[in-house]
Amino acid sequence: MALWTAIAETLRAEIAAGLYPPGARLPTEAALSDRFGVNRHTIRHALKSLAEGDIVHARRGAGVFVTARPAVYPLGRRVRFHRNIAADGRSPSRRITRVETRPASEAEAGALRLDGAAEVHVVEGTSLADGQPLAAFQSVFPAGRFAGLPAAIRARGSISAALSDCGLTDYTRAETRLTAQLAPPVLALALQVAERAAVLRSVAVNVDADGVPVEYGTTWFAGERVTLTVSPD
Amino acid sequence: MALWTAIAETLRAEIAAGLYPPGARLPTEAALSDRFGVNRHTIRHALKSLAEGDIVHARRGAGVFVTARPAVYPLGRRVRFHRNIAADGRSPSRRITRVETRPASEAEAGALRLDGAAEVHVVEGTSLADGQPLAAFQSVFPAGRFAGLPAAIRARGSISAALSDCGLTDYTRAETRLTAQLAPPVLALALQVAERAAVLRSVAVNVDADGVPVEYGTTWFAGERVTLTVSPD
DNA sequence: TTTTATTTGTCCGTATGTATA
DNA sequence: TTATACATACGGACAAATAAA
Repeated sequence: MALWTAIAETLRAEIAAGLYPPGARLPTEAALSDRFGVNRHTIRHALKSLAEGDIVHARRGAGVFVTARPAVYPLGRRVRFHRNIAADGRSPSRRITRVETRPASEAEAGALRLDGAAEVHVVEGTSLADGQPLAAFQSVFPAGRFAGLPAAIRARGSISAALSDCGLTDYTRAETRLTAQLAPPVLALALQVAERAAVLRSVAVNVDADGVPVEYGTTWFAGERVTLTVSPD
Repeated sequence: MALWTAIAETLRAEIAAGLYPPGARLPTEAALSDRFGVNRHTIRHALKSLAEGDIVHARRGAGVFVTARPAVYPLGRRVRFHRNIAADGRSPSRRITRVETRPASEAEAGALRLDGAAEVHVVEGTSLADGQPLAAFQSVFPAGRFAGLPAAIRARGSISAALSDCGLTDYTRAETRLTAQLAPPVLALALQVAERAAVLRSVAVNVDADGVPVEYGTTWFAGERVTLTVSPD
């Protein structure tokens, strides 16, 4: 058994035992190499293996921190983030980081069945549970249909409330594509996970009651922090 | 930009360009460190980042090899592996590695709605496309209902054919749970990916036409080699 | 606001172990 | 059996980000 594996298992057990609770900072690499009597690189190897399992994540200049526990996330016809997280006994919140209007890309126009010159509203943000980022999202809406959406989002601070203001009361999920990928730096920052951590990318098209596409959304779920469940209604 | 990042990007581009086709062996670490004029550890760092994205995988004493291309995998009410892969223009096959009968675990009994003492047939194997493992699976069936299943599987070499022999002609997916996780060593071996590669674990319950659970199956998809699509029927 | 010490990230070099061909 | 190639471990140095003074 490799040294770094044994060290990683020891740390993993100590984290599981609650010696280092979620959010806590581990001892520095220097302190750990003293404790285990090994070179700092061996400690780094062990920590990296834990980071790949989303057990911990490192922040340069700050330290290595214990990551939070997983959450369940039902992926049905309707997505209700707040209800899902609250049902899990956690405190949900949403942070909208950007709202802008620009011409649709080819993929967006295709998914929303718009002609090439059409504009779209783009909304970006993160979804949190107990203050911990669970997912980052980017949603694209046809600007022609929802002219007042950006103002409504700024006023209401909620996407579903803003859509309701724009006359859209209900919408359902038409298709979802799921891929596992490694988090690019920007995403790792937004989700507060390690770089090269695994994320679950979900690309979905939502349609209104008449089957007309109203939203083209991409959500990146933070790796092992989330379990998606799929079940027919 | 870090040296190892630049080297990883260069290699990624060369692999994408077809300079190193799927299955091909990359130059040795020593050769690559000569070519890029860096230390071997820097090459190792770059290769490891590619291995984490399932672009390549290393085999000690043998070399570093390019992994196969991604596949699309629809996740509907019915799962038809052969049809899915064939629709992608690839050659599907299935390898059954183990068939055994044993008492049901608590989770299995719960999912299949059996009492504690009931026995189950367990079938394990891998699904391949063009000879490359795409997924590993473990399926659990109630032994009481499908008494002749193990013999039928051995005789027919196909699970769906064996189930048909046992009187089950159609079954649909009731619920699926999806998680991203890191591949344990045994799984990494079965899927022929690197250890600590990302895999998509799918746990599903299949029911017959009357809604009675008939199969409790877990499938591990090989990381980024697969895209799952979810759409309501 | 600026400086300074701390902490992680990257890179080089060397040596030895172990699986593979 | 031998040479090759990856895996592990140690040592040192500096860069970059962070946080506290």
